[in-house]
Amino acid sequence: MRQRDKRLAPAVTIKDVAKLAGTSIATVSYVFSERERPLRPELREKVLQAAAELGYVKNAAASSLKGKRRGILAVLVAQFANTFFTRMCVDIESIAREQGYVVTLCNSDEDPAQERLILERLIAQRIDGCILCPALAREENATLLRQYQIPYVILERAFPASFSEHNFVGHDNFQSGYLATRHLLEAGHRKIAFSGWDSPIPNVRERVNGYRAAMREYRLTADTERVLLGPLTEVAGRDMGARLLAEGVSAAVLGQQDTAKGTLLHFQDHNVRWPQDISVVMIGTPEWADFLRPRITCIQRPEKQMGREAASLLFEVMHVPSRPPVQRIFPCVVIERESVKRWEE
Amino acid sequence: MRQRDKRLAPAVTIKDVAKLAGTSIATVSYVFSERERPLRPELREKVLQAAAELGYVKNAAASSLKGKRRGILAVLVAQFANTFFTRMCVDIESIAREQGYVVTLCNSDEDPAQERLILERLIAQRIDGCILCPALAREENATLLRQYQIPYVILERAFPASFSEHNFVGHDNFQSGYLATRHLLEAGHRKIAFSGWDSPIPNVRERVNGYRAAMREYRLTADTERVLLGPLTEVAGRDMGARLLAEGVSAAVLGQQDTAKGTLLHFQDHNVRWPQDISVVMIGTPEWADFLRPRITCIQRPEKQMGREAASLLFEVMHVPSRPPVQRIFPCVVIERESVKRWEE
DNA sequence: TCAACCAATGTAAACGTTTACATATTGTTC
DNA sequence: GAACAATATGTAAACGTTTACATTGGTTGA
Repeated sequence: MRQRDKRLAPAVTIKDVAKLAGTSIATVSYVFSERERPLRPELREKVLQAAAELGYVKNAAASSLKGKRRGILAVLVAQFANTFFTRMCVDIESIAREQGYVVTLCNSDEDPAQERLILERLIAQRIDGCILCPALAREENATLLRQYQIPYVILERAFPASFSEHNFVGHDNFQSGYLATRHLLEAGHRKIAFSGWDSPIPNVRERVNGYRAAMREYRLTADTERVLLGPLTEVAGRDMGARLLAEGVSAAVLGQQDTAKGTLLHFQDHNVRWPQDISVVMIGTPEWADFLRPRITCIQRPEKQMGREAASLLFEVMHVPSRPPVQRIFPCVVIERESVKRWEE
Repeated sequence: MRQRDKRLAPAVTIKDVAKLAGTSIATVSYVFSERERPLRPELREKVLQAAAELGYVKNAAASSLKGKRRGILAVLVAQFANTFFTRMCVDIESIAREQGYVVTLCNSDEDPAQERLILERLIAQRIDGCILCPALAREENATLLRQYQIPYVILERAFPASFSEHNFVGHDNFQSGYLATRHLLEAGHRKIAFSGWDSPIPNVRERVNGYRAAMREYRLTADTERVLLGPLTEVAGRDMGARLLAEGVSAAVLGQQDTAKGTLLHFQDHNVRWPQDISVVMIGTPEWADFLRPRITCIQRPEKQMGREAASLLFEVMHVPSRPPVQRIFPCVVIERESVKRWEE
């Protein structure tokens, strides 16, 4: 076991093992490959022992050259310091590991140019599959994967114009906006605002649509709608908090958790209390919400389930590449807490 | 550009490009490799054009077989849904990307067996280098990397028994405990407790040592020390909160951010106010701390800087593998806020 | 005019596997 | 003991690159 301690010793190959075990390289290869082949148990034993003695580890790169399987899956997310994404990734990685893959998790940081560069590198690595949360939901990069016939699943961010052409796993953004708004309406609120990220990705727009649909059901139309959107920063969130108060609404849907953070900090710093001064429902369940008192009513997205589903869909696609694309949309649930009070006009 | 849309077309190789450009494969290879070779500009142009037309992407696996560079670096952390780790990773990834590498980020989930499995897979992939935050700080797995001569850097979690044998980047745990405690002592506190994770990794123990050293400087000795350690869960943290109060101390060092979360939640839920009822200093700067009011005085660790340093140290080791190991320890700073009040006996 | 050289390109042998195919060894059956 | 199957193992040609080396022309200088 100590052999490989010699500095700069070249890596142990199948040939070294074959020589030590006194067999051919084919035998060694078969011992370490999936494909079964009749083999005298004692010979297999001898090979295994020689390999152990030399510290042989099969070279996955060489192996993928002739064989087809590369042993690498990629997950490319838009922001990986964001717990919403990492929660999905944890299970993706462990499922992939169980299936014998290494997963390379990459971060485009919401930059389509970085995303493209990363995808090109991943294609160069001949990855077996990819789960992609597209930065700013730009489709061209997903097309790259299709062009190079790499099985892929789009996660969380859809391309509305070509929705049914890609394998997709996500949650129901429309429903999350709808549920949040209806929850407030049912509590008697009528002056309800919606705040969120003014982004090129369709998620928040879908939530706004859900908000509008709920408002319409209560015969509240465009002139009573108040939709505040802004950039994805804490300051912008704080600013929305101020605008929310200026609007004089009795309730608000905080439609995106990162901007919601700024909004709630603004409330906290200006002694705006919920639900006394304003009722709020937030879409998302960030870790910091644990500290809010009273606790905030949230719309919870099934992150872990989405991650698992993305992984298993990817494996399906890898097995049957010709399979027509499917879209799997997960519902959200309302976690009711103490940030909404009944409103009697 | 459309050519590769044909389903199941085999991947484009250097040969296809050579044929279309009417040259030899060597010429194509040189066009796409680092090594310069005199080449008629028009020929280079023809090759580039043929490659673009076919959508050629160099197969990194094949390339690494003869050449030496694999193009993959690995980062293996112990918990990747933890922002402390992801903050370090963001910069590691972008630095590695600038240098032309793909980073595969893996998660051992504090399980040495998973860690070993992952490392074996990474070794099989013949990664060019690895940054490792050892799960539970078990050394055998790091030894694997050395055995296979993969340049590596240990990040954040040290092996005390063989500290100087590994390349290491981390922060000064002793100092963080010391600074936090001294800050409280300087504010007049004498009955000071320390709470944290009772872990097999030496980080928290070092912080306890820092706490003790500061206490000794003020002639407070073992009989006045109160060190509470527990498992890494929210419940355990809450429990420590209760024990802290039972101890009747005037101040506490919350020595580990995950257990601190439970402790602070306990305080919040039982109307224990800081700094009125108890002064606290926390080691760490989790995102949720932004919501605490009054704001908590923290010991900040330079996560981003540590990430960058780990990356650049890794590149140094990759360039000069024979280089004697170095250890780079970053100091922490006190971020003073409103959770400590002066204590007059 | 020709040796000597240089610039530009091609040839072919690696790299470490996989796997179709060939061969050797054994056991059955008549 | 010949014929035939299994069963067990080896041979060698891929896979898509890199790169040492060989080759081809064309300049140059004497």
